Amino acid sequence: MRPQGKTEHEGYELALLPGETKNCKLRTNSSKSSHSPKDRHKITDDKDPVLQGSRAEKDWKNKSSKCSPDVKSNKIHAKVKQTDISHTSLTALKEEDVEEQIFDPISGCTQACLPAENDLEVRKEKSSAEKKRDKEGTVNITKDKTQGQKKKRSSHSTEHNESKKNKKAKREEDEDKEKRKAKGEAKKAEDEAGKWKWWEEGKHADGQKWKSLEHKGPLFPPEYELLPSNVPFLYDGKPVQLSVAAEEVATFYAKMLDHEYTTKETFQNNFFTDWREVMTEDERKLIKKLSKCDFSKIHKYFVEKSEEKKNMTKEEKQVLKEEANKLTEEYGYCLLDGHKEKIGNFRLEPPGLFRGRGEHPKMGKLKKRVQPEDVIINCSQDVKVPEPPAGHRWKRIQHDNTVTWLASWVENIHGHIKYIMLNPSSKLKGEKDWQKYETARKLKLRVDAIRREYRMAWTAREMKQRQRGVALYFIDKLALRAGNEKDDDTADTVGCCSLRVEHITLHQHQDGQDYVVEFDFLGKDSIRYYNKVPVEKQVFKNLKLFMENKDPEDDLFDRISTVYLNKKLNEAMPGLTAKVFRTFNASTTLQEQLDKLTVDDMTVEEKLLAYNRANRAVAILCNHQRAAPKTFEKSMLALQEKIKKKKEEVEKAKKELKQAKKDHREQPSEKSKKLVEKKEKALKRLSEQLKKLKLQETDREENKVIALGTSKLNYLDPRISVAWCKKNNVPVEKIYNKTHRAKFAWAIDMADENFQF
DNA sequence: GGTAAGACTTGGCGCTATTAAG
DNA sequence: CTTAATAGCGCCAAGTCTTACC
Repeated sequence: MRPQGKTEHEGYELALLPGETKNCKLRTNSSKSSHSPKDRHKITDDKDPVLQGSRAEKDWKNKSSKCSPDVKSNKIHAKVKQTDISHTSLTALKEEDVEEQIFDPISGCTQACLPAENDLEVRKEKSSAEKKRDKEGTVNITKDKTQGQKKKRSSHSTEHNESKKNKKAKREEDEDKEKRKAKGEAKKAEDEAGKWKWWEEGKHADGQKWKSLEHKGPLFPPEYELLPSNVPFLYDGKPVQLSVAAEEVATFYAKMLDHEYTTKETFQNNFFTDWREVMTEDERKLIKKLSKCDFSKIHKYFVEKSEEKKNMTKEEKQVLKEEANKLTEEYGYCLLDGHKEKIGNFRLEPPGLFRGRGEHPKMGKLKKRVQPEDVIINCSQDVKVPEPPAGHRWKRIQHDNTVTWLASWVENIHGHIKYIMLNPSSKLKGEKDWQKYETARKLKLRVDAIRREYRMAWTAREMKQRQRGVALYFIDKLALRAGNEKDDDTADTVGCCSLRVEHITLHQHQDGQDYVVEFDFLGKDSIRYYNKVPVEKQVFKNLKLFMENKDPEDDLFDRISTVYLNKKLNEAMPGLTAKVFRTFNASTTLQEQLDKLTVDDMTVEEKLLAYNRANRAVAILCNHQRAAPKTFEKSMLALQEKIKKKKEEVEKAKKELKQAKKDHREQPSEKSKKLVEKKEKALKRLSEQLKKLKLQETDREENKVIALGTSKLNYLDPRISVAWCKKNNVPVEKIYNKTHRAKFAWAIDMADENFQF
């Protein structure tokens, strides 16, 4: 969890001070009540300075048509040609540039990314074969003909390759090494054979996500195990035997005693209220105050239990592992259109206490155990329906192939639906991911025109248009999230459209820059966004206007919503929504930075640092922060110590070299010459080691509060990375681990070194 | 048009397995 | 070999966006 923590974390540079609540206060009723700023401003439309053509308005009309140079933002945007500004509206744009690339309704992507003509034929054949198979009857998990044949074929060719390689290897390598290598490669080939290149096939007809779907249903968490009788719960100092239900909930709290949030009032109140609800009448009568409850014995019991588990022998651990593997094998996969696919989260969420992030009003509430009677199963009609646990039945069984989930249930905290879905390595997820990047690439072709358009909107007559223009500018330039309206019973966080007046401060001049906007708000997951950005004069003026006559807790963009924004974006380019800008800007930044930072003669390590830096630029843009690792200071100190030592060694080597040179000059001989060479080599080696360590230090320091994972996994077109690897002879394993490689298998397979985002 | 429900993506954290260091 | 650091991975919360409904 992020301790309320996160904002108070000492290693967290952007942290708010405990008393500093200006921008993260809980939403008050007034700001969400019927006197919402939106209504208020609708009434005052007649006073709208924009509509009245105020003095300010005239000022702006006279502004020079040249935009101020885009002052150092953390990314470089393509320069927008101001001279091109015409009265193009978003709708006009749509008609104007008739798709540069043709959108393929079947694959959901543009022609440019589709397989070549003859591949299309293959795709058709395959899909008709599939149809045939589906007609033939039920797909059986254990006997899938097609897959069986596929496996056979590839393993045969693998054998062939292997024997060839072995012959060569035998000559060159000693036996032990050779054996190990062969084993490794055989395994690799085996993995390869199991992979299905779905990206070489066609897609289903519109809206259909699958034709057949078979699975075993979700895996339920283990039943509650009673506490041993010698582990008491104490109320007012006296042991009390709780009912099973009450005891279970008590253990949830007891397990968390170490966490700081159990000291929070909201958490305690929510817990206590929900706990009392599961108590028996008698228990409720007795247990009236949380402060009188003593869970320490229970807590101790669980600590000891986990200690015990840690101290198990290797064999015992092995047995446990195998049992877990068996469950994964049984429940972790499904059969989708005849292909075995990994499920993402086949385990139902166990009961416990809800811990939202940030200042969540519902923290501490009881998250109830999910019963089979709560679960809806989704599978195909012609297939064996998963068995509910003995003595139970499912809530419902449905056969809806327009959705991708296998099971769903309603979670009791917010009443939201939760799903069991496939792993990112699956076709269903992969295809969607691919499509996402294709949409972003399409935006690349349109972005100049779209930028021209939203700049035009800055001087529009209508307030709504101006707000749209500025909001879009933030989304594009700063990679802000769209910012949907949120329920009141969640933490108070915002995105672009939900920004409030209190979240920004305007500075006409600051630190030698003009028109600086200071952002300070809590975004998704209550991560603080703090940034000072110079903006264009027109944007600054508009912001001033938007803030006029508003209270701090009023919406900055009171005339627009994410729905409106996305509607407009969709008109400008099919498939375009606010979040596409994040993908587009992230991927564009990566490609630019990689080009800029990578030099041919770099070592692999240097190239990797360059890659990390490019990745980091993106993470900073997207504000992907993390708490500094707990051991950061310590490990940094250790590294610095190492560097110091290495420096000393380098100094010593330098001196020795000097001495050797001097000796050589004074008494030249073959031996002294050799010595000089030797010392030179030693110095070079040490210097390189020092450089490497310093690189490591920089990398780590720069990464202290930046999380690279999210952008790597969700925002960077993997084909950029794959192309970079191929071009620079960096093994793809260096940047993508096994999970990444499984998710991005499509990209690794299809991108060559020439891929351009 | 506005809202709620539904479906799917994005996100940081912390546990666990693996690797490196001692 | 043990211990410490790091990477990998699962978890599940919290977003975005679409669809359904009034």
